Amino acid sequence: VILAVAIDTPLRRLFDYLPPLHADPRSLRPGQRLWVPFGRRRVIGVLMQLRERSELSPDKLRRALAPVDEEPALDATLLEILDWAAEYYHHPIGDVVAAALPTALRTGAPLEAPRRVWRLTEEGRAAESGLPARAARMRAALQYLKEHAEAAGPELLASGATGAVLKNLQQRGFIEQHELARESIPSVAVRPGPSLNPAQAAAVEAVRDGLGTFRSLLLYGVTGSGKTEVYLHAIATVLARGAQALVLVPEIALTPQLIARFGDRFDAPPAVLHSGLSDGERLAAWRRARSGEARIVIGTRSAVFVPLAQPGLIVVDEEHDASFKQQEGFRYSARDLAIVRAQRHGIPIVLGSATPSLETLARAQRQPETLLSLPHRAADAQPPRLTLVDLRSHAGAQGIATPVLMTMQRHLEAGNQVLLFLNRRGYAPVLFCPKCGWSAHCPRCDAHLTVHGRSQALVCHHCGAQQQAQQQCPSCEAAVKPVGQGTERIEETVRQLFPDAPLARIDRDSMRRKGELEETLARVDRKEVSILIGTQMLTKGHHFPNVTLVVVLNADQGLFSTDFRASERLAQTIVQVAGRAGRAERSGEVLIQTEYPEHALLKLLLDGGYESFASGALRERQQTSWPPFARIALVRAEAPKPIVAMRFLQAAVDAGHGLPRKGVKLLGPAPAPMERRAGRYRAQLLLHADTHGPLQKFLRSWLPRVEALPDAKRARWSIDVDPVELF
DNA sequence: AGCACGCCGACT
DNA sequence: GTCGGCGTGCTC
Repeated sequence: VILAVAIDTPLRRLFDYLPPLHADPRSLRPGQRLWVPFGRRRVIGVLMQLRERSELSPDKLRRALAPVDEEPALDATLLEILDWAAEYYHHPIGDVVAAALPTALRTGAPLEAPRRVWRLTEEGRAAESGLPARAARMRAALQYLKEHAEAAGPELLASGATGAVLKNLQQRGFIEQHELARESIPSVAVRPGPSLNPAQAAAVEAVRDGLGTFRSLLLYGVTGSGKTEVYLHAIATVLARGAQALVLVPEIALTPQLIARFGDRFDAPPAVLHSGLSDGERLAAWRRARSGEARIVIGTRSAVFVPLAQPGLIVVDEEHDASFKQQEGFRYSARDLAIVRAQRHGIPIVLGSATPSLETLARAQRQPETLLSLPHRAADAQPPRLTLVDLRSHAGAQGIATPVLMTMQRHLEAGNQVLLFLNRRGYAPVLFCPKCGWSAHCPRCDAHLTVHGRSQALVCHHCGAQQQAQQQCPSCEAAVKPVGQGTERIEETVRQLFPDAPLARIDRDSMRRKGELEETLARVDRKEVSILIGTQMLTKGHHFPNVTLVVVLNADQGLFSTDFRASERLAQTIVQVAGRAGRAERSGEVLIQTEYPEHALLKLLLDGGYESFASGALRERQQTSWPPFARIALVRAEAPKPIVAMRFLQAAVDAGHGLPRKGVKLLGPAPAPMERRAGRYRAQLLLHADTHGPLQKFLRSWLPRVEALPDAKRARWSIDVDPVELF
């Protein structure tokens, strides 16, 4: 029997091995971790298939060393999904499987949580003085236990202790061993929540009806309509049936508030998975999900791969959010894979959003029975009024039109809060010489440098390069000046115009420190702030009940972009930021500054809301044959020399001649919209087809040829199926 | 991706 | 005379 093993390497195939000498081959099962020799290394692979024979000549086969565990780490359904994902995204299977395993498990940590752990005793806690002067290892072991509370033997050994050290410490009475009780699956007590309105109740009912079978439901609820309450009620039913719920949320939305909300309702802590965890924390959460001990698993993108003992329901909150798409390496969409996963498990999935992606909306329109609408805000709150402010016909101060300033004044005098949204951090996007026209460019990118800190520093937002800002033009020595507005400059202007209004700025620069965001949001909630200025960061996860005025300072980035998704993103941002305003008794007002008040999509959004915008945008996509009315894939390439990436992609186009390509068009190659980035020259090739079948078929026969091109090794390249950013 | 082998410059 | 630069080749 031959073992086909997935190995963490960029090679697009499985590797065949002979079974380990000291294991019964019949006991081996797909999903199991295996130690295998690979080149001169020994690595952990995952057994994917047991085969009768190998296509490789027997003298090339090596023998697997040993299984790591007795049990498969990944269950059969998960393996199928990983297989499917590797095929669909045309990504090396080893890398895909690696995405489903916590780092610790890829380097040999035990699959199951340890049953016996070491802990400090009372004496151990105060042991420093009672140790020999040179007992560094003992000191380190005690320190480790102080920091981690408890640790299994192998963990302590890995951190530098030895068996003798542990024995010695035990004899001195400083540490002791504890048997952990077998994890029992707790039954979860559910505290009652607020009563549901009819739309919420109907949505919950629809989810409940579908439990136990696959159904993809769109929960389309305006901001403030109580989507989370629907999730909580549906999850309560899932838990009562003894199943688990997996909740996927965007990166920034995974806030302590959300976790607290689940904690308040359910008497069992959810397992939480996000990028900020240490390897140990991640492993612990993963194990709790796999064992079934965690009844609710909340996580960002990569949590879509976490094993579940008894899957019952998947929720994808804010399903339109771009952070569900991985933008490098294995470029999967967690939202799309979540749907595939629900299908394979035979369970329902709820996609929730106030501004659904056009893909999801189109699918729901084809199957109206899967659309669950929450059309009203809770407690009869009025939806905010949206008004355009024409920047061409109003004077203003530094990017804020006079009527906007007056409206701000009015809201502040009434004791309410005002939110200014600008999707551009820094002081000004350009440093410009008014005399000769020079402007500051990044030496390694085709981009302007952004002025930061009044005008102290120039920062490239694309490669991170920083330099001191010039005071004088390097070519004509005239005084240079910052042009345009970023959040820092808006802050400065607003401080001058409203000196008495306490103000907070929320963007990546001002919220560097851990916990700073939470502190600031709490200050806003306590009404210690009356003007809030911020970027994207403000539009996710948090609500501001005392904000009655939202100003979108610049709606125009995105109206005329080359990216066909730009207007969709703009509409989503506007609706999401507008949704922060006005709750319950206060109705909100939203002002949108633009130089293009006649723009068709803006008008649709203003007149008929997101729904009208979406039907207009969908019509446009249909006419121009873009997704969801077509399928696309993007091959990106970059290299230090400008010709290499283009030459590689041209060779790739040539390699496609003569292949079956029913309806598949290759558009390009073309230089990327920003050709040079971080000193590398980038180019791209767009593949377009009406449906995904022919596109997938073409990619399958074409990519092996592309891989074999000589230039494939000289350029760094990748394939992105269903790309969301077109550059 | 690792990790090795393999030929040409500045140094113990 | 060696250490080490990264080109290119391979991994069941």
